[in-house]
This record gives sequence, C-alpha cells and structure tokens, in this order.
Amino acid sequence: MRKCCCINAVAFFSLVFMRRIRHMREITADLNDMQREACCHIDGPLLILAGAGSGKTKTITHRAAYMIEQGVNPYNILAITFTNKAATEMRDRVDLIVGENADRIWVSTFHSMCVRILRRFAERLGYKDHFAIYDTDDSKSVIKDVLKYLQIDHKKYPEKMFMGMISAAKEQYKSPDEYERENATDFVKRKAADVYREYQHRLKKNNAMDFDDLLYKTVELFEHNPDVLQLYQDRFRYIMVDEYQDTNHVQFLLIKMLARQYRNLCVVGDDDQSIYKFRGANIYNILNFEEEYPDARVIKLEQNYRSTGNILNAANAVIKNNQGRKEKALWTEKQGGDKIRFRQYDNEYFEAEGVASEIARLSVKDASYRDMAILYRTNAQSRIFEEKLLMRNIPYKIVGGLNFYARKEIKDVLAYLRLINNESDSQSLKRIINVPKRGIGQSTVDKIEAYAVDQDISMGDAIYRVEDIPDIGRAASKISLFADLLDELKSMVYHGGKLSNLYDSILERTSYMDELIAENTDESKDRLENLDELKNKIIRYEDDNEDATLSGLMEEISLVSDLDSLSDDDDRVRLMTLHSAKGLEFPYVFIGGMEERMFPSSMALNSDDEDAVEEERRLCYVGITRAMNRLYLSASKRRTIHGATNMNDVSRFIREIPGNLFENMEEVKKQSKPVLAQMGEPYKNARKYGSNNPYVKSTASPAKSGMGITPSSKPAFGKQFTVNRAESVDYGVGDRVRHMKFGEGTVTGLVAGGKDYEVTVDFDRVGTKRMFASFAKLKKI
DNA sequence: AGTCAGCGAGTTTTT
DNA sequence: CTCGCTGACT
Repeated sequence: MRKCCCINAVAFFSLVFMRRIRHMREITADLNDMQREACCHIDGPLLILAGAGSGKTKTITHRAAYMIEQGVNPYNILAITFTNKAATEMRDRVDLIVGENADRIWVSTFHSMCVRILRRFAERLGYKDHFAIYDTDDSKSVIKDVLKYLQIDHKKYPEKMFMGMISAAKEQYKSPDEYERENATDFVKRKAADVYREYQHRLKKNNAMDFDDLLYKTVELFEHNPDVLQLYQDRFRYIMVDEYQDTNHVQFLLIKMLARQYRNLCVVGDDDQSIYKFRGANIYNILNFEEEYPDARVIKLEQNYRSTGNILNAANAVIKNNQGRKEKALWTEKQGGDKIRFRQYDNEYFEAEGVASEIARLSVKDASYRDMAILYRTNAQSRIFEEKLLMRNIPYKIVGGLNFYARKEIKDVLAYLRLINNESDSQSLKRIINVPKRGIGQSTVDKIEAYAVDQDISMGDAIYRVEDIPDIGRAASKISLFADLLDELKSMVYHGGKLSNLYDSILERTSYMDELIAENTDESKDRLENLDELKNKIIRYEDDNEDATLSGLMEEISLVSDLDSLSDDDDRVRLMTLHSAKGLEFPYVFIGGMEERMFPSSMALNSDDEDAVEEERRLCYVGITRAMNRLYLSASKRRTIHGATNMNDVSRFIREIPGNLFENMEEVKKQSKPVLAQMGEPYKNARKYGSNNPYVKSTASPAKSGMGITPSSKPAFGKQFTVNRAESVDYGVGDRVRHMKFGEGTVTGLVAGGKDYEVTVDFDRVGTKRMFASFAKLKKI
C-alpha cells in the first residue's frame, strides 16, 4: 500500500517533470531565435525592440507562459498594456498556452491598474474609495467653472488651453506649486497654475480624479507611503510593459518605482511606432532605456511575419526619412506580393466611392468584409466613407470616433448612476438636477452651488438643506422632490438591488424614456436604442462579474473604450483612425486622404516643432504596416473642410515610396506632382494664399446631399478619374425607401439621366424631394 | 423657467 | 458645416 503510493508519487513527479520539459520545448518551439532569446531572459532588465508585425505579442505571451513553467508564481507577474483590448488578448493567449492559473497574472492597462491601487488606498490621499473618474468633458466643465470663479475670460484664454497645460504638468509630475515656481516669469502659465490649483481643489471636493490624476496620484501615493510601495514591489517581481514608446513621464516614474527592488523589468516597444507625443508620450523612455538600466539586455525583433515584401519596402522607405531613430531593418521572407495601389480622385466623394466600389469587388471574390479596413487621419473623414458604404449596402463598423459614452442621453443616465455612487460628485449633480426638466433653473442651481461653497459642503449635501439656502423661493419643494428621488434610488443600491434594475428605475422614475418615446423622432429613436445598448452593457457587466458593484461598473465604463469591444467575428469592414489601428492587422488596408495638409496634417506642417512631421510619418508607417496582403492608398484633389474647398497636393509620403512598388507607377508619378504643376499658370498665385483665397474656395454650393460637385467636373483641373458610373437601383416607382436623414417615403418618380437616375421621393415627414440616386442614401424597405 | 433664433467659433490623434 | 452659447421673448 505504502510502496504503491511511493511509486505513484514518483510517477506523478516524473510525469509533471516531463510535462514541464515538453512544455518548455513547446513554448519556445515555434519562435525564431531572437524571439526565443527574449522569451527566456527572465531576470534583470530587458528591452525588446519589436518592429511592426515581428510577433511581439506572441513573444511576450510566450515569455509569460515560460516564466510560469519555470516556477515563477503567476501572482508575481504584472503585465501592463496600452489598451484593454491588448490586455484581454494577452490574457487569453497566455491562458491558451499554460491553461489554469494564468488568470492570476495581473494584466491591465496603466489606468486600470492605478484605479485598483487607488481604490484600496484612497483614504491615504484624502479621497474616498468611491471616487469618480472624470473624462475630458467633465474636466472641461470643471475648468469652465473655475475660470468663471477666477474671473478669467474664457474667450481670451480658452478652457482647452488650460486643460492642455494642466495635463502637461501632471504628465511631468508637477504639482501646482512646482508648476508655478518653474513658470514664474510667464504670465499665462502663472494663471494656469492658479487654474490648476483650483481645479484640483474642486476635483477633490467632488471626490473625483481625471485620467492624469490616476497616474499622478498613484506615484504620489507610493512616494509618501513607503509601506504601500513595498507591498506592490513585493507583489510585482516580474514586470512587463507593452508599447513602451508610448509611455509618458509619470508612467516612467511609476514603473521605475515598482521595479526598483527586483529589477526584473521587461519593456517592449518600437520607436518607429511612437504616435502619442501629443498626449505626453516621451520617446526617450525607450531610446534611453539602456542608460537608465546599464545592465539591460537589448533584443531586436526584425523579421516581419505580417506583410508582403512590397508593403514592407514601402513602409521602410517612408520611415527612413526620419532622423533620430534606432537603426533597424525589418525584413520578410514573403518577397514581392501585390503591388501598392495609389489613386488620386477629383474630390472626396469620388475617393470614397472608389474605395467602396473596390471593397464591393473584393468582397465578391477575394475577401470577407472583416478582412478589410479603411484608415484615415481624422474622424471627420469617416462620414463620407460611411455614406458610400451605406449606399452599396456594405456592412461596416466605425471603431472609436465619437465615443458611445459621450452621447448626451448616455451621459445623462450615467450622471445619475455616478451621483448615486458618489454623492460628492457635484458635476454630475449639476448635469441632471434639471434633466428631465423639473423646474429647477440655472439661477436656483447657482444658489445651491453658492451655498455649498459657502458651507464647504458638496452640492449633493446641500440639496438636503433647502430650508437653509437663501432666496431659494418656491424651487425649494422641487429640490426636495429631487432629493427624495435620489434617496429612493440610493436605497436600491444599499439593499443590494441589481444594477440593471437600478438602471430601469432611473429611466422609469425620471420619465426619461417616456419623454423620448413621446418625442418620436428619428433622433429620439436613436437615443432610445443607445439607452438599450447601455442596458445591455450593464447586464453584460453583471454577467461577467459575480461581485458586480456600482463603482465597478462606473470604473469599467470610464476606462473601457469602443476600441476594446472590437470583436473579430462580425463580418464588417472596419473604419478607424490611423491611431486606433495601431496593434491591428488586416489583409486589405485602404488609407484615404493621402494629401498634404491632411496627412501630414496642417497642424503638423504649421507647427514649430521639428518633430511634428516625423510623428506624422511614424503614423504613416503604422498605417502601412497594418496591411498584410494588399495596400490601397488614395488622395483627393479637392476636399471640402468646414464649408471651404481646398486643393491639396498629394502627400509627401506617397512620393517617399519608390515608384516601382506601385502597380501604376507612371500614373502615380504624374499625380503626385504638386497640384499647381498640373493646373497651369492662372492658378499658381491662387494657391499661395491658402484656403481663404477666393480662387480656391468652391464656387459651387456644396450640397446638402453631396450633389454640389457634379460628375462632370471641368477638364481644366487636369486628368479626370470618373468613378461614378450610372448606378443601377433596386427600387422603382411605388416602392418604400428609407433615407438617412429624411426617413421613410414612397418613390414617386424615377428618371434615367445621362449618368445617373433622378429619383423623386415623397417622404412621410419632410415631403417630396428630388435627388440623384448615386448620392441619395436610399435603401429599399 | 423654458424655448428658440441668431450668432460666433472651432475644428488631430485618446487612456 | 456643426456645435454651443447668448440673449430676447413667451
């Protein structure tokens, strides 16, 4: 019996041992030499310079798995990523390799890591653990109040300027006092220091932190509480930081503090993909890593597994034009491949149309919609692409863009939830005290606020003392009703009610939903849909978290972006900014707006910062390297921005790509010549004066439904690329159709014009309209 | 207190 | 072009 046990024990251990050996081999088996080296370097500082598509995620996930196999307790591993999506992906992939226990690795973004730490030790900083997280909108309205309070003219000194300065100060880990001291001679910055100080004061009053505070306060916490720092240093013996080129100074400090004891710090990044300088990312964190950690091992991953040779060569050719980068040479085994397609269109409608028609073509024979992405420099560009995709019934998804949580109805309801969660949150209170209308006007709100400031209490407390507030008049009873409503909702939380029920109660008790239903417009229907969507998110949160709490929900909502919910399984074309595309890959990539002043942006071109254009170029590099099989680049000769039409040269980045990499080399050469060379003498002078010049301004009135620029643009503007052939339409007289703006209606006329169909529709809401089929967004229903 | 018209201003990227 | 704000009016 006993012997039997022994044998079993031996067998068991050898089994485990063999499994481990096998695993070790397995873990590193499909890595290349460099990747394997990075994977197996566990102790001491390590810098992995990972070029685009070089298997970076694979390497670090395998590294985590390898560490666990080597006996490192997963509990002692911290992996910091830039986005929640990257965090989830990393966790899933480690799970896949090591199975159980991987969930004990702490994988998170900088911000969510900080929130977790701060919640636990909030009181050491004078905060309550239910503190709210303010987004940019919230901050802005606080700043607005501060400016009013300090009697600073917000027209002369806009909120945005102060926000930028305060943010920059926080990223540098500068307190208001330090900031003031360092800028004593600068009039505006001295003012900014005052705003900064008062802003922080108010945030604290509201028991709220902004995004920058999350990082700042964590560093502050560690600095003043060695015991807390010790706790986390002990826990995080192995630290990995992804996208290290995007870290700012506070993040640098944070990591440095945490890693000080064990020095097992592995950072991964690519200086060529540093595209967040505008929000404080300091590229020198990665460039000078070896100076900070002289004993650091440096490993370069230079083999690209993603893109074909042509695409990679184009990317290399572009990025080569930047100074001051770490020399590296990405290479691939996939030589050749499809050549790059570039095309310049007459205007942005034709450009979008061209892209949409190519997508339609590809979807028929080569690819699924999910394999394709349209990338652009600014969110504003998405609209036209959206229109044209809609017209062709191509399913698409806009990633990022105007944040779901930034919508009015969502912010309103969230403000209720936030206020219930954190009664000090005056900002949320002000937002909803009269939403929906309950007869509490601005002057009343001002009186409550003045009283709260005077008594040094929050507005949330003040509304319970209406009888003490001077001059409140007959609004008092209304305020009390509001306070009662809040009490009722709060009690639901105290009694452990479900969050989704709380949500329903809010909508019900405030009649918020009823009002929208009564409104019965397309817009209100949209809003109702969004509210439903929010409810789904809440239910999903409850399903995913056994210990679902209101503050947990608020946190998730503050820190999770649209980007993170991007799933691979819905078959749609992805539309997003180049920034959002970082870290993703697609077989077919379209980059639109390849024009001077679009990309590189006019901001960058006008900037005194020499590096501004280089950052744009890095962005271009990021964009190009997203493509696996084929890359489409497009530009538009004319583009209407804010009502004015501009003529733009083809982007310098196009000219930086060697001609032989293009499918249509000759055409590209012709098109990428500056516009004035194509247009001839009379227009030369016009260009110099930029967009305010009458010659450049469009004389045609640009059109409500995109009809302003007709297909027959003048030959004087060089070679034409007519893209819109006559569309065939799938509806006829008598059919019901839906228009994006005008709603539903009945087709009453359909006339074939020279190039297009002229459709007459009798809309239910707005009456009869006549439009061209290729521009109207009509869908048969 | 609430609504609505008219005006001016601002437009890069986001955790 | 599209918000957002102001100020006059109901």
